[in-house]
Amino acid sequence: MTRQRQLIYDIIMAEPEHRTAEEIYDLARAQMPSLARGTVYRNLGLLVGEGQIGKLEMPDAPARYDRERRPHPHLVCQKCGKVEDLTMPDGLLRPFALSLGEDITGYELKLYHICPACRKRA
Amino acid sequence: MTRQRQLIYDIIMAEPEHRTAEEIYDLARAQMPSLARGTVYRNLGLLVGEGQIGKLEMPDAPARYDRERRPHPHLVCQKCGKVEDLTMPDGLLRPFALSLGEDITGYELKLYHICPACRKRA
DNA sequence: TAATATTTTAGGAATCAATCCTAAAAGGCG
DNA sequence: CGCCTTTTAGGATTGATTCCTAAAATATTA
Repeated sequence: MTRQRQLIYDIIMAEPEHRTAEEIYDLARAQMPSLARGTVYRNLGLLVGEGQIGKLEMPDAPARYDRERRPHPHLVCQKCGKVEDLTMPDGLLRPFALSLGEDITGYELKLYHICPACRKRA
Repeated sequence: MTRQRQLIYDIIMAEPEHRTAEEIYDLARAQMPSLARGTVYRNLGLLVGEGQIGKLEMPDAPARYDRERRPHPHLVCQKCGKVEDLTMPDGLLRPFALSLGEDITGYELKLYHICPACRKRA
């Protein structure tokens, strides 16, 4: 764990926000101005690969990173892109696993809404 | 509906494949060699906007387009990216709608697996 | 149907997230 | 401390997608 990797990791762990690489880069540079953008991307990739953090691909927007590594559904605001974690009810995907022969290796479930802040603003 | 838009639309409707913009561009150019890449992207965007086709954002890969416009889950091969449509069991997302106050505007559910072709190849 | 106004296209430049490259800097270790 | 390996900074590059502009197609009008 290098200093830069630790810093990136700490930023993700500090809050439940699901930040983009660019946001993490900005936050990290506030503390380590020499940090390179490529270093952020590479370390995020490594952390994801090790399963220490989660990666969330977003439609028409940069990916976001998640301190919660267990798979779970997300609630996404269609206006501002803000993401919240949801908990998966037990056995929800069971019908699929049954009909597909149990060979599901993973899932991704996003629910879209307009968050209260954006609804107020409209 | 211009000739180029009709061609793009026909290619998507012709088969259940979920093709990328680039694949559609290649197929279309076989019939209309002057067709520009930008025209494909713009018309795909328009068709999606009108709800005539669906768009499927893929992790770390170009988006794919879907002739089935009603929302439905997808089964995605993690190796080759091939996509199949699934049917959503009635009321599957009900628990979320209940706990979130029914204000869900859409969803996206992807199940990942390794398709038979890729499994054989391995 | 010819003239004019509007929309769409072709072609290529530009954008933007993300990856890759290379020499320099940091770490690890005996 | 010196040698070896790994990681970084910084910038170039890629790849999907969008944007720009003049020309072409289409629609509208008289």
